[in-house]
Amino acid sequence: MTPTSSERGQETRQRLLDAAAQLIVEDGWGAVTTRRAADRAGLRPGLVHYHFRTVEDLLVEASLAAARREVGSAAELLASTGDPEEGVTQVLELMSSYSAADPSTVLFSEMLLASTRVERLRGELAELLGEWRGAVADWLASASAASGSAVPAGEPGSAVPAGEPGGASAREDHEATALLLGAALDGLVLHRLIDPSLARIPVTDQLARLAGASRRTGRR
Amino acid sequence: MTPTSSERGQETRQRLLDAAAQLIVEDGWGAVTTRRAADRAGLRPGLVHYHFRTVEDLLVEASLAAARREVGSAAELLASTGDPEEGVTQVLELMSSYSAADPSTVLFSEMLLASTRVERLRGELAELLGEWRGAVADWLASASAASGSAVPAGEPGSAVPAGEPGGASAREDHEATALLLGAALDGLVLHRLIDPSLARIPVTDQLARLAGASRRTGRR
DNA sequence: GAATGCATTGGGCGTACGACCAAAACTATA
DNA sequence: TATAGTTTTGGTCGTACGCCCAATGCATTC
Repeated sequence: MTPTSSERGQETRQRLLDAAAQLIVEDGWGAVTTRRAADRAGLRPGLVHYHFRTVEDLLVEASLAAARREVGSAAELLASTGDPEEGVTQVLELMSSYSAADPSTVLFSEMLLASTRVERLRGELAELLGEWRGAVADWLASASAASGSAVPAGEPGSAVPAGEPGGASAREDHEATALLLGAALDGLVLHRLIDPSLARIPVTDQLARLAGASRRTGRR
Repeated sequence: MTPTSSERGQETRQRLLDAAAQLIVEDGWGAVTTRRAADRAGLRPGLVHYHFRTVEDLLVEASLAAARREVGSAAELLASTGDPEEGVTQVLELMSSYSAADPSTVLFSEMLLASTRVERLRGELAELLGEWRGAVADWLASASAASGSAVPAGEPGSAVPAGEPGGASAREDHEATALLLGAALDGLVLHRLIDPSLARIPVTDQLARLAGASRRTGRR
């Protein structure tokens, strides 16, 4: 089957995106150039500015696509673990196993920093992170509900009791927990990038303390 | 030693370091050049390579100096809070207040990523982070000892995975907690950099949970 | 007052960059 | 087959880069 003209164009475009993603991981966001991206993709430099307006556009598109892929599969996995007791350990194991050797992990870290200087990327990434937090918060809510908690857990999306006298609502707690959980995971990757020996320190217990504690939110 | 001449030289050198630190925060690690650093410092470009072997040397030295300053004062503050009950909230408040508007915070984030590609920086930063973790672990130990309710891993409650034979020591738990605490804080800064509205989500309770201070810590 | 040592200047080298473009090659349609 | 549209080529701008170095200040020491 002979690929049509526009099909080849799409594939060329995709190869540029893949090459850009690779180079971001290997050399850093700021070190990716049109010529290097084209070279990695096995294409001529002029092609970059045919398919993308600027180099920044190429980088933003490449990294966002990868991030969306990652968040999508993570949320999917989260939703698929119905049993909370099993799910907690399983998911936390997965989370704590994020490795510096994992390209998509490194790419995500690069994105995080680059987004502080690229407004469009910042906005889109903020939205993406919001989605992830929402999924995690839902997961926390369903987990705490299924475990027979004393704390009334809100249904995902449904209205939540406005507030308790001395503290936050369960939903608010779950949101904050999800935020800190995400931050901890991203930070953990970064620290392990710097000191690979840290991978030998197990943190599943501490992650569980952070996540599972929503079951005993009230005074003990 | 020649007083005047060498003194001016040292000041010039310092001005280059300061300029480099500023530019790293403003434009990113990879965007700092000899000419821009010299320009910011109000000096001639040639001076950069008089005082520093390469641009990378300048960046590494500038960022490491700032990081050492930061870690030093943080550890100092940690050690000065003897009372655990007061210390927990006080320190956690401080930690959760790290802001995207704080230059040294942004600089630290830039360092973290750059260190994945600059071996010397990576090594020194790993050592520095190790110091910080040690200080935090010590602080956790003294806090839990003073409060009477230690939080040894393997204790009841939380969802403990089947990994640990017999349970880890309290020290190991404190080390892991310190690691995750540091990672969470760095990650939190990054996430707030991307979505400033996250600063409105209080995470002090969750941080306290992570730190094992599940006692009646004051609500935020 | 000459010699010494460090700080600084200003210019120059080769290289790589982002961006751009006209023409060529190719495919799909008429 | 002719035509219209898209993809790819190969090259050229001007700019900025890291790094280098000979010459010049300038204060201290002999």
